Amino acid sequence: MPDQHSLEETERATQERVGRLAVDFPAAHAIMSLYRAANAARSHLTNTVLRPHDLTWTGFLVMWLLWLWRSMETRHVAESVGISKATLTGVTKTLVARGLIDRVPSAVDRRLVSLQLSDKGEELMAELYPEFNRAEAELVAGIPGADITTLTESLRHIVTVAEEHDPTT
Amino acid sequence: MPDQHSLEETERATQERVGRLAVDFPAAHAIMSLYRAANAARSHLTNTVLRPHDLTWTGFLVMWLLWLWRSMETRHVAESVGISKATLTGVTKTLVARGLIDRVPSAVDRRLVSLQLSDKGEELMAELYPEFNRAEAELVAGIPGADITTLTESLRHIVTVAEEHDPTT
DNA sequence: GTGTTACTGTTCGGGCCCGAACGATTGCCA
DNA sequence: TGGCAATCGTTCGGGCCCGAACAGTAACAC
Repeated sequence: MPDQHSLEETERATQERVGRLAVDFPAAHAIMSLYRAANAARSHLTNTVLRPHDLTWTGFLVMWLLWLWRSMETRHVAESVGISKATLTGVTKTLVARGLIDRVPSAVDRRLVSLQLSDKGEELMAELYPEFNRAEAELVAGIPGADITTLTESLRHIVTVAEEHDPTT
Repeated sequence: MPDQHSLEETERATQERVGRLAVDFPAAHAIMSLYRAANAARSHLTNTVLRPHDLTWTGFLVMWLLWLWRSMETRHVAESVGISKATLTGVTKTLVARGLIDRVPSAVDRRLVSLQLSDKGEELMAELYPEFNRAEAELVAGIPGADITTLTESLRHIVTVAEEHDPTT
């Protein structure tokens, strides 16, 4: 129940506010829906799958990457997850403290640090991922297969545009 | 630049990890793309449009709601923005301190508090929204119109499923 | 009237999140 | 070989974010 107001009411109110200015409503609805959907999906997956194991969304994403690729340098982890290196430092600290991952300093370049799952972390992911994927599937069940493909392509396009226009890149 | 690895490599690594178990790859890609796209869009809009005005994403969403509907009770604001009441308390405090919004206690029910924009807040939104909408439009430019509609519908569907399955609702 | 129950917004503790500044390390090149 | 720019991960300060616990208020049964 995100809104008390219908789309039509929102559009009318918006148009009233901006006066004669043109408003791109499809774009506005798409971006707002995007943000709401991501939040709802994250909350749902966190509450139903992750919280029972006392795992954070971001913590899970980090572990998922390490599970797939066995070992990754921290800067690549941060970029893949979509968080800053500063944030990853904190998340890493939490996961290391729980004994789920290990930090492995590079022997050849002393600036670099790699991360990898501990045995305990491996076990947790092997148990958790199938459950997580089932919950993901539930979220998109009901959407026609072709639309899921279109959805994913559109989302990737947005990522591309947002990141190439970003001055920090 | 999100990934060092291609989709195909990721699927192969995932399949190797889960063994003979079935994995819903389209669902996994959709959910991950959803989260990345939302983050990228939020970061982009924050950095290009909001930051110059020293506004937070969440703070902007709150002000946008109040701009449209003139006045809203806090619980409805929190629900519409998709944050908890606890979070809204902090965001409200920040915006009030900057003189952008006002708190208006209800006369009939002393538990309720409404929010509304100050004159300063009205001016800021009138200036900011057209700029914000332009940036939104840029993000979805390049996606065919029909696909934008499909995108928005799919996203709303995900919101519905996620929130109805949520025990907190 | 008076429990009792439900609902409001707030506070608290802890984790995530970022940009900016920083010390350490490396590579390049003059 | 020595200086210098680039890159690494960390730290710092401040804001967002949530669930749980809470005090205040309202509604309702009895």
